[in-house]
Amino acid sequence: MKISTKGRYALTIMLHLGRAYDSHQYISLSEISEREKISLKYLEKIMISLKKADFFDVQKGKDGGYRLKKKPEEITIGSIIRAAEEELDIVDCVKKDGCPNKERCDAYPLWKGLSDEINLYLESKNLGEYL
Amino acid sequence: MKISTKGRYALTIMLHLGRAYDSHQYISLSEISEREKISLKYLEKIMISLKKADFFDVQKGKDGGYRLKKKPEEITIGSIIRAAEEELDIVDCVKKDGCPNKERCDAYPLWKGLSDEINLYLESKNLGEYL
DNA sequence: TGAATTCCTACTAATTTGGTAGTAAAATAA
DNA sequence: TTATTTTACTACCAAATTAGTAGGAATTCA
Repeated sequence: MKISTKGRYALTIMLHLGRAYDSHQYISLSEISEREKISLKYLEKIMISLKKADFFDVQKGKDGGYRLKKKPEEITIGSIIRAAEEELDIVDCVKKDGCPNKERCDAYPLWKGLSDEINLYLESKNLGEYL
Repeated sequence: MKISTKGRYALTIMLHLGRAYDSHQYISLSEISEREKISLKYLEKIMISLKKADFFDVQKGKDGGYRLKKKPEEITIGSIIRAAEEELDIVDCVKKDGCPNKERCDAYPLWKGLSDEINLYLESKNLGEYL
């Protein structure tokens, strides 16, 4: 049971963009790559997932990069991890239609409870708290 | 971020043994295997991990199997998952000596908080609650 | 002695994770 | 227009982890 590097790096990226939010400047992935010693190519890949969540204004070319559309305080950690990990369910059973046997399964309430706990926690935190 | 089948099946095993607790009878893995349609060999493997936690009395041979040493109410879900998954830390950073940079890392409090939340939850639940 | 069971060791297939590589497309500035 | 910087897209690949499988040895009980 692990958050993958994908999820962790996604948060790292978001923290960088969060810190730059007030300046309205674009931050390029190469800048983050250098500062965090994470390969540019891998960051690009993670960005593909993050972009689906529509967090960014994007600017190509010189001095381009990414910029948050919303204030860091308005972006929940849950939305970031969910976008990066694609899936934020601790067991398949709790997914919609994840288990045909929910009603009779003794274990289901446990996994559902844990899943809810995690989601609630991550939803209760926002990016602004960690800058 | 997933609980593996190993962790889930471990709980399944423990639920069976928990239900049999009052009868003091031994339950064999082949019985659980049949009832749950999980391969006997895989259950045996999971059992290797679980046994490290010293949950069971063991009886080989006819009518043998496993039996809980303690009341289901005295066995936390956390102790089960921890034994099965070997590791119950959501990110490596929160492990002892998991990160040399803890103090300066903006993300650390988040992962630590989440990890604590999960552990607290699983430690607060016991096997008896799910029988 | 025979059947049922755990115990032990080793192997393997499938999936996920953690990347890398190359190139196209867009934006900007000279 | 051209060079540079950036994102966007597509494809591939290696390592690690997960999810098993296989075969037999040891133990226990009837």
